[in-house]
Parts: sequence; C-alpha cells; structure tokens
Amino acid sequence: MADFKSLDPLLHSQLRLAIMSILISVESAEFVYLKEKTNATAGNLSVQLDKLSNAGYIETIKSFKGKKPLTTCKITKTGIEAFEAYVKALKGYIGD
Amino acid sequence: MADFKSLDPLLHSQLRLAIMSILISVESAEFVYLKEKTNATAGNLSVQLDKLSNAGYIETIKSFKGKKPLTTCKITKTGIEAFEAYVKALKGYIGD
DNA sequence: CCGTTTGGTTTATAATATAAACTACTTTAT
DNA sequence: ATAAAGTAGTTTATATTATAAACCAAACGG
Repeated sequence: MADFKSLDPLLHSQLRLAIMSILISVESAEFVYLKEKTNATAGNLSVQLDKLSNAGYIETIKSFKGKKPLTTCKITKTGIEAFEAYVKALKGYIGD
Repeated sequence: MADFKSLDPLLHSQLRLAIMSILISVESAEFVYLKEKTNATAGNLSVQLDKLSNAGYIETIKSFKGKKPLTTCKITKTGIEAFEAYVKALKGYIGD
C-alpha cells in the first residue's frame, strides 16, 4: 500500500519543478533560456530561481554576455538529491 | 525534449493528490479512513474534499453509521480522467 | 537624443494551504 | 440525570505561495 511521503514543497511547484527538470539534464542554463522553455514571466522566474538558490538547490552565476547582464543557473548536488527524492516520493502517489 | 504541460492545480496539491490516489484504487472510502491514511487534520481534509467535489472529481455521500454521521467518498469518471491526465503531464517533468 | 528592447528585480495582489475554533451530536463515567 | 470526553465533521481566520504588474538600468536603433 502506498505511503504518502511528504513532497518537498520547494519542488512541488509547477514552475520550480520545470526549472529543476531542465537543470538536471543540462550542464547549465541561462535565465532567458529557462524563461522560454518554461513560458514563465521574467518576474515569476526570478522569484522562483531565488527560492531554489536560497535552498541551495541551484547556483546562479551573474556575468555579462557582451554588455548585457547574464544569469546562468546550475543545479547543485543538493538539488539533484532533492529532485531525486521528490520523484521517488511522488511515485508513491501516482503509482509507479 | 520534455514539454511542460500545465499541471492541473486541483491535483497538484499534496493532500488532494493523496486523496485521489487512494480513491482511484478503491470503490469508495470514508472520511475517517482518508483522514488516517493521509494524516490530514479533519478541517484540512474537509476543505480539500469540498474542492474535489466542486470540481466534479469526487462524489461525497452523507449518511449515518449507526448514529454517527458518515461521509463516503467516491472518485468520478471525470476524476479518473483528470488524475490520469495529471500523471501523464507530470511524467514530462520527472522524466518517465 | 528619444523611444524601444533586453535582462532582469521588487512589490503588490490573488490564490492556496493549513490550523484553530466551532458545531452537533454520542458515549462514558459519576 | 448530568457532566466530561470523544467522534465526525464544518467554518473561519491566518500564514504561505504563486503570479502578475510595475519598475529599473543599461543597450540598441533611428
């Protein structure tokens, strides 16, 4: 019988989950790329990246591409572990 | 490449998802049974059942067990479809 | 220059989840 | 018979979250 392990609230959010889903499969991703892939507004994306960053799930590196600001995101080891734990827990709900 | 289909907000909630997860695998379930299985407070459970009910995802039948009130819940066809669609969408995020 | 676009951040508002308080009984103990 | 405690919920208030709207600074285009 399925036991319902608690779902990390930081990951149980459509946008943050999408962000993590992307970041787990690439070396790193730029703000604009994430924005396009997730269809998020810049504001929403900014806020959610902050949360993931504060939790230590991702790392954001601020630099410049030519003269424009560039925010690059990378998942951390902690983030990978959290994502994997979340997926595992989730499967207890959706039945494998 | 994973496309991020929108996750039905009604199902993308830990408690409501747990409720639906139970109801999809049984003929029907009583309020108290759901409360125990999900570890929810009665208040929270009541509110979330209402939401699922208003969405037509479940049906709640009020009767009496002896002299005590009894609320029995049953998933509907709409609910089953919504749950299946949710699971399918979710898999686009967590990679199969 | 002046308006527009790019790449964001901050802040305000709407939506959600959760807990606490309450209702309406029933059962048990005195 | 009555008070205290328990059961099965509902309602309401509050805290948290998500989202959008407004904003900022620099760069580009005419």
